[in-house]
Amino acid sequence: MKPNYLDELNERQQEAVMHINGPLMIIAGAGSGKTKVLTTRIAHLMRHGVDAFNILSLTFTNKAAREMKERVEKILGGNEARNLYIGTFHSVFARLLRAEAHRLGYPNDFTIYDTDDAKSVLKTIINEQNLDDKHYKPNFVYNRISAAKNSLMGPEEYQHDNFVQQEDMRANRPMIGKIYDMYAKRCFKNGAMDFDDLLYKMYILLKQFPETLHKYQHKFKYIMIDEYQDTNPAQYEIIKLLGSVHENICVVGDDAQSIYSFRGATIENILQFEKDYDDVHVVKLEQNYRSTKSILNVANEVIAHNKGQIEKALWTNNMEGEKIKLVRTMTDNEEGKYVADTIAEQKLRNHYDNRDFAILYRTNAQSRSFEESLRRKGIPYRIYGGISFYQRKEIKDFLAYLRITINTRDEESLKRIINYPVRGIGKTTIEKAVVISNEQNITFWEVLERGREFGFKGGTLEAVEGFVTMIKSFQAILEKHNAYDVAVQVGKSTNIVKELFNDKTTEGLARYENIQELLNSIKEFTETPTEDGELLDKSLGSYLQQITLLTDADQGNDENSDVVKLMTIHAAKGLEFPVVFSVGLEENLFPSTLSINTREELEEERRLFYVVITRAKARLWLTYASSRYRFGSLVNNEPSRFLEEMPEQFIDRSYAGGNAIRGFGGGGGGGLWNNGGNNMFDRMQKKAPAGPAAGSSASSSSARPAPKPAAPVGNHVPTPGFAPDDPATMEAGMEVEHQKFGFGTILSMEGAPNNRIATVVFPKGGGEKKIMLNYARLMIVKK
DNA sequence: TCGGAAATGTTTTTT
DNA sequence: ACATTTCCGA
Repeated sequence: MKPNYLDELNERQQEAVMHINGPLMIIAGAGSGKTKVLTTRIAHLMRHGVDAFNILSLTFTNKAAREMKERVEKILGGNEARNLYIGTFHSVFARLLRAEAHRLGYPNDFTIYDTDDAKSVLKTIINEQNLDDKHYKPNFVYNRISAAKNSLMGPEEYQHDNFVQQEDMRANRPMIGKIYDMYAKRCFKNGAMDFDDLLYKMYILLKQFPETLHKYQHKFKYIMIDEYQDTNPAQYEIIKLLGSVHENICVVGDDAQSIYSFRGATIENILQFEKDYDDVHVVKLEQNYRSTKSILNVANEVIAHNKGQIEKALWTNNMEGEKIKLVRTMTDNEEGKYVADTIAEQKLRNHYDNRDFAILYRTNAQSRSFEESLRRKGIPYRIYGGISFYQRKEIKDFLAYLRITINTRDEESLKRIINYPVRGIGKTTIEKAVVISNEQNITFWEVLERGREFGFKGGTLEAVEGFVTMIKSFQAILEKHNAYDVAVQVGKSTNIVKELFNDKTTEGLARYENIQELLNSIKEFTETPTEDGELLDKSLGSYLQQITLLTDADQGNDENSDVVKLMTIHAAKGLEFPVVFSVGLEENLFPSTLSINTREELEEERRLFYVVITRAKARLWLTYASSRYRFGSLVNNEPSRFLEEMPEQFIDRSYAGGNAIRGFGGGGGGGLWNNGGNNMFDRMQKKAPAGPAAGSSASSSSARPAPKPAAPVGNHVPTPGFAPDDPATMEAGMEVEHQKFGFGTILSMEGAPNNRIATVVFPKGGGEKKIMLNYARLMIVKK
């Protein structure tokens, strides 16, 4: 008898699920039920006697891991699922390293440096070496080092690799190898690993300690890897090591969705898999359950423009559905407004909830115009990605205290907080301590500890000793208290909480709230039973271990809240939405200017386009703007070349003013200023722009003389903190403020609920005016 | 040694 | 446009 969980699967899917032993490769097209197959397969393994403790399942995002865990639990019932090892590469390896780091000479409570920490260390080193940080940009150097680690190349090898050295010589940056070496040593001294180290050191560990390798080879008898097309060489080698005994490796991937080569991922891994093992069983999932025929046809046609793919034909039984809507607007702001308006309209017309919509873009910077327009229309939304909560300054400062409490070697954190809040340990003192630390080859912390010995005097000595005593007092309670208790103590002793509380500025208030939110999240951590099997550890060390690996998308697990979602296409991989707006489809933006120089780069951009199309279940809008602000000046862009690659019969251009493609950009361009006029005017008043910052577009026009504002407007200066209120809340009789017309009183209201019109009298702003509340910004002054 | 003004850089994409 | 860094005067 077949277990009933198989009933919901098609034949191919069943085939994949029921393959238990030996290497398995699943080529899973977009929307083909990949996650379902993976989760069912885990359940199936367990039904066939595989112990949960022996299963390792790796994903790329925390979200994917969480979802997988939940779905397995649902199928299995009970709580066996909590013994599974399911997580991202980084989080699983961090956990393993936490148990084994001492073998590599790291403290087991090593600190994890995020990208900002790492760049900051690099910058310090570059300056110490008297190198020009304009030439040796920390960002550039970081990427270089990251690429090296992802291909398992250590500092020694880097400096002796001919090819790499030639590359650096050609780029006129011969010192990168040296910087890499110093960086690695500094991180080691600090007891810290960066993101790439979590992979690289894991590999080193397995390679250098055969008994450790052996241990994990026998622990993880069954290994599954999601998004295999996005693995890099380091991940690939680790998997190969771990899986080499039992060879029960199941990889799932789709070469058409490989979008992380910038992070060292290589499609080769998926092609290589069949060669690495004998008797690889290959299953192709080609039926798409997600999208309409229209959407899928467009996607298939687009991806066909790439050459060299694993052969597969994605098809669907779903209905044909609506055509894909192609929309052009004049500016990025209009694009934002169009999308917000359309969401409002679709909610009414097709009874969608907010949660059914996603706005997906190429770069995080594009979110602004959508935020604004959604806010103006009173549509709740949430932005995923961008500046993470944990990257905010006040959060990093607070976390630095926690980190230094756990790991005093962490110089990066120490420098952050040694004089925050101000305690009279200035630059001079810090520099002196750095010098001593280098001379004596001891840690920065140790210099502080032995301050008297090293000749600190008077107020400085007092301050240093006070600081050391305080940190030690935190360490003293570590043993007996959980992460939250320690954090509260830190907040109190450092005075940070009180100080922020007393700061009554808007930013101060926000910072105070953020700290409170951080404390809440720590509390939540200590109170939620961890499902990570053996790790029921609520200590501060345990908390810090996971925190750095969380991204903004993992904050607030309000998966069910009814909001429109905004995120980059990268972040949307693996997700699906009833209605998708793929925005900013313009040359130089998507595809990005930086990715059109080689065929490989362009093809990756095209795969990205494929990914965004296939996120949509029912309806898909593609939008682009003729001109948008970039670096503060307006630039014109042509429609994305990808738009020309779509089959005409599934496209509806009627929204785009008829001839959407190639219909603008050349000629006079006078009309483009209608929207940007005032802004531009302001700029010119201050100072003429230095020059055409973005020389990309032929019709880039920053040199144009400032046009006069189209119509005279009131010279009202909005009150500080002006923020428009929701039109729905406005009533006759209220006093309101308009950004240009000043203060006024609402005389009457009219119009449909979603398109209300107010008649307002502005004593100083030209008398009585009719204001369409969806388009104007009014703030309620008095009800 | 500090705070505020001016100059300068930043934009792919993420764990 | 915005954030961060640098510069400058007190």
